[in-house]
Amino acid sequence: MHNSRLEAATALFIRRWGEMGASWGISRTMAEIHALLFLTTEPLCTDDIMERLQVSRGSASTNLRQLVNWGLIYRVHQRGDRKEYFEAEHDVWQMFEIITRERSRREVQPIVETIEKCLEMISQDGDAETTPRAEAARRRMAAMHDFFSTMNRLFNLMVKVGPRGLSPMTRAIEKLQRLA
Amino acid sequence: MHNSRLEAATALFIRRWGEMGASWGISRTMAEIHALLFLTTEPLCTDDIMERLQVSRGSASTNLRQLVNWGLIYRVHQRGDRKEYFEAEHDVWQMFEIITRERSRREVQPIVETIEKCLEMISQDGDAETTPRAEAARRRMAAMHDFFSTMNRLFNLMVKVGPRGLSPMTRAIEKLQRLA
DNA sequence: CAATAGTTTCAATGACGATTGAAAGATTCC
DNA sequence: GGAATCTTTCAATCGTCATTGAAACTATTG
Repeated sequence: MHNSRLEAATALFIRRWGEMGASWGISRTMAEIHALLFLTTEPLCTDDIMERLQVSRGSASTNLRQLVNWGLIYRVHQRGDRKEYFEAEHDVWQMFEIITRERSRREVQPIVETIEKCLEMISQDGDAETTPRAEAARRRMAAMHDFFSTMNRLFNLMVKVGPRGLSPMTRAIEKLQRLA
Repeated sequence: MHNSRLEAATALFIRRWGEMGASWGISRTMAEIHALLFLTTEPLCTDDIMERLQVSRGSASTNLRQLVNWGLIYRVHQRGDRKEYFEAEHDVWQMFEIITRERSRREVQPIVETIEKCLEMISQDGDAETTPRAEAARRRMAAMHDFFSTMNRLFNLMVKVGPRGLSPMTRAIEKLQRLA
């Protein structure tokens, strides 16, 4: 490997991807491993990753497992080799779907359920006089709930139309907007 | 205040909002303060927040400043009172716009710029023979770049149609999808 | 079945960001 | 101006979460 520009570009991308991950609540190393595998054509083994990213075996193992768990990378086996190799999901659209769906399931579902519970709790007071205070809180929680369900529907729609459809669709609506 | 169900619901919502924030890279306390102000009708002062959330004056001050910085809460003044009070942006849609725009500016713009830089770096090798390896990396980075710009356009569109428009629009497209 | 190769686990450690509280800095009031 | 009230700052501390590395575990090989 003597393609130094490619190496430099790869390193730069990996660093930034790691930083972005960190600020979105994903461990820097996990994001870096993901970036490395995303850019690399051939599958890599644990030792490759340890060397390229200078991390311990334990960390590599843990983070790889988590990435497999998310569905963002796959375990692959090389014929005639005992080692396990890893390969990333390379389709950006697929990645988006996976990440959004997982985060939704793990992190927004709980809050949606909580909101529902809260709404029940508040409206049980409704037998008595509803205080303005309670009514205001109820309305805001309801608005939040609506927001999440609209976003959820929109996401499902995006997944359905897919990347091929989304861009033209967006453009079409933009055009309609401009006319209106 | 004797509306115990409302209090319980509020506390529950705040706790969960804080947890969600934490897993999205926002400090738990900052998210909790935001939730408290979101649910409360009248503006609150620093001492109210310290008491309700059991945090120090320093922490309250810092987190409030950050929230003001994000544009998610406003400083308001009560006539005949020297204290500063805080009020949240109560419109959920507006909140979404603010959060998305800020996160985009702070956290996705840098990666987009990095991708552009990387693409340049790689294509400068293009004078020489482009290795398959470099070509694969280039293609993936380009796909990622496309993804971000599509998402950006979609976001602008959503903001333009607004909440009133989005839900019907989504439904309309869903219907078209079902027919196709 | 023992030896070898590879992977996972987990207690200890480390790094980093958040929080605290007291001191310094503003602002308003008389 | 200076006393009173409120806010911000920041060095020290605390808590949390990721990482380390060695030991335990699993799976292949001859």
